[in-house]
Amino acid sequence: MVNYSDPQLTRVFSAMGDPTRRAIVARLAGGGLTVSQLAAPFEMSLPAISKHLRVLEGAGLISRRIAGRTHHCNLEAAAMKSATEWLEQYRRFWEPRLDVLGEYLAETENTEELHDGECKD
Amino acid sequence: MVNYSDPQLTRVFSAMGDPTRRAIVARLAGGGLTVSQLAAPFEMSLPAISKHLRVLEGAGLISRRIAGRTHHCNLEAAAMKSATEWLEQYRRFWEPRLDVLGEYLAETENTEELHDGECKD
DNA sequence: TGATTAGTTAACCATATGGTTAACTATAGC
DNA sequence: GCTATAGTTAACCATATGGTTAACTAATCA
Repeated sequence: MVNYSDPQLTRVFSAMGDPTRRAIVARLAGGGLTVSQLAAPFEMSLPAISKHLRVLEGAGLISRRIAGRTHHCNLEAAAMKSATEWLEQYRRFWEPRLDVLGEYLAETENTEELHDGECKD
Repeated sequence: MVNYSDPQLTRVFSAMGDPTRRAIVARLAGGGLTVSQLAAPFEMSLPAISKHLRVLEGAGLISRRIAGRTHHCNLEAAAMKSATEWLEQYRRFWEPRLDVLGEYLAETENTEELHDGECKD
């Protein structure tokens, strides 16, 4: 069951609501980076990046391995799973082929009508 | 090309970052509702709901048809599409079967290796 | 040991967010 | 026309967010 008050979901969506953080995630998709490497292309102070990293870490979207004085960050994309699943509940609203009736027809190949599908919450 | 600074993406993710707004979206998935009907189950004032509706409207996630003094709200789930696509770029990171190599193998049925896929940004 | 480097923490600031109550607009109904 | 209803707008408040600079901690290196 999808719980709309799930604080983890809230943290992930909120984290993704910031363009800088989406850019950080996009950079990390290319492989792990240190904080300085990560920060380099941004026109923003290191403390600002540090804060963004804390937010991403709090959402479980990145992990950190500390080696000496350098912090290596890695993408933990699995944290996006719940957010993706939440959004996908609604996919049938913009892709009619994926609606409940469509799924049913695809499976059974008959025209019997289904109840109007409701979304999990 | 996915643009991480896309303000529309920012509005959609930010809108979804609030549990009340996710609950509103979930309710509207069951069909259009007036503002009062929508607000009924929430322990929150009507103006608070009104604000949330404005945010959802600004993100393109709901539409409004005004009939007399009642406002009928409808889900516009298509606005979720860009957010879903953004997240799905990263699906291969938590579902190895959907990685670039996996897709390639599924299509060609051979074992030739591919370059490490990068994420669009 | 002393200087440099990596990164965080602290203190601060401006603005945004999420809520409230009170007042308002406008439609509906008697 | 008066009153009730649907909903917004305004004003306000507390806290969160996103940024800054300065100070700090700790590791590296000459």
